[in-house]
Amino acid sequence: MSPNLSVAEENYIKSIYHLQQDAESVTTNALADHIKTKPASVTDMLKKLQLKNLLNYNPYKGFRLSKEGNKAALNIIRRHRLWEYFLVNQLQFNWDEVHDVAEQLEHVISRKLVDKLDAFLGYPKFDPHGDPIPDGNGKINYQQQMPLINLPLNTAAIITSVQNQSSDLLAFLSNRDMHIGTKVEVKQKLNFDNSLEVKIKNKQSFHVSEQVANAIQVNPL
Amino acid sequence: MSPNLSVAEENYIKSIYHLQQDAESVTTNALADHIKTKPASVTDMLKKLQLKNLLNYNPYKGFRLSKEGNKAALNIIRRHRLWEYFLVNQLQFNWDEVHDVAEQLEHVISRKLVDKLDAFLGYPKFDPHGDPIPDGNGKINYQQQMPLINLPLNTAAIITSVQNQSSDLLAFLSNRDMHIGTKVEVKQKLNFDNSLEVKIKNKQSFHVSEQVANAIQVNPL
DNA sequence: ATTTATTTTTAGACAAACCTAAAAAAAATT
DNA sequence: AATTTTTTTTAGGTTTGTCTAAAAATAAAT
Repeated sequence: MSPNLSVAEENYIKSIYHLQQDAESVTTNALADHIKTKPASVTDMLKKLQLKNLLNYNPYKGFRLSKEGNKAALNIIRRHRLWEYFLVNQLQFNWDEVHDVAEQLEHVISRKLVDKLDAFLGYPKFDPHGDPIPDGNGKINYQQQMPLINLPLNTAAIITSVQNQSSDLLAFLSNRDMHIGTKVEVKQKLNFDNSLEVKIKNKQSFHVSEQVANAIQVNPL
Repeated sequence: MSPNLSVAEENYIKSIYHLQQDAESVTTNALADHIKTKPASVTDMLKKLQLKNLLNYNPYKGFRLSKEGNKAALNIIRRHRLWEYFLVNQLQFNWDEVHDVAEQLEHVISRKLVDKLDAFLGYPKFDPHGDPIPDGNGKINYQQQMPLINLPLNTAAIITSVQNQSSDLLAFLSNRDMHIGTKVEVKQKLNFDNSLEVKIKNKQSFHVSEQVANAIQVNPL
């Protein structure tokens, strides 16, 4: 059923999965960019994945993961997020330090390992960045959430996730005491650069750029 | 200082380390056998490791790890054994199930990960098979031990390690209640096949083949 | 001390995953 | 609708780590 995948193949599948979340179909250049390789290399790999029935590929038109490819992606994401949870909650890593290590750990292939890790961690539902962890059958529960930048003014909301793995950004958020679960409110929207004036708890309000406000996902109370 | 090593290179280094424990120098064929590859492939890799100053290589004569190669090996072994300890003591794997997974985990490269794992586990000194875990500086403390087959008759001894990762053998030992720390005594040596009659605790004595008796290491009380 | 057998190395190929440069297809512009 | 630009694919090369077959070196046996 599930064929053995190389690390390279897994990385392609994972990237395609993420890219196709916000688009009908994925393009060669977008994937090349995302995976930091050249378009020609992407084309090579697309053919390979197509041949393995992991991809629906229309030359020159774009591509999406097949049903089977999707399942494979969710498996990789499951491993990645469980390891991130382990690193933060057991090994005391900061949430801005875990991404690169989890990128390696996710390629360790053992169903038993993943299931036992899951049990050991107490079947967590979300990783340290607030992203949902797929279960052993590839079922994933997306949260209802919106980017902070779309939150109406003076409306209390809870930070549910951060859609950016940059350790600089994550450290910046920690520094401002913005974590998953933190209550926020937007006090002001500055139109010339789309930045926000944000307030949490009883602290003084502070400034947040458009990029950051796009990465922070919230759920209004 | 320490160059980045591929998984293949790490596997060669680890195998050479183990082979040179019981020999002056290692031969191409022995390594090819151990690593399940062909002698020609070994020769190729030897040249590469020599070039990276990890190996002292005399064509046609044999080879040993250099000082730097040894350090690299101990690092790999440290990672392998810490993960084995984690799998058994945290994730509840049996000692006969951990080898293959640890073979994958040992190639995850992050100094911080290894050190935090070590701390999380409480700086264990021995892995589940009784082998010593090198510290962060590559220092390793070998135990005083001898193969069970050399233990004099009717002399109580403690099992200190098992020098064989075969899951069949390990499951066999578990089944006979022979674990690290178990007290054993040899009741009889059968000369026609070098097998032993062994007794533990107040259980009935049982039979152990030459191969098994060679793998079990003990320390007389 | 030759000859024979074994071990090791060299030579040349192959697959995976990448690359650059050129060609082909699709999209955008005039 | 024809031309230009952009995107994508093809063609051919490189590196890593493997292989087989043949050659060279060493070891063993007569």
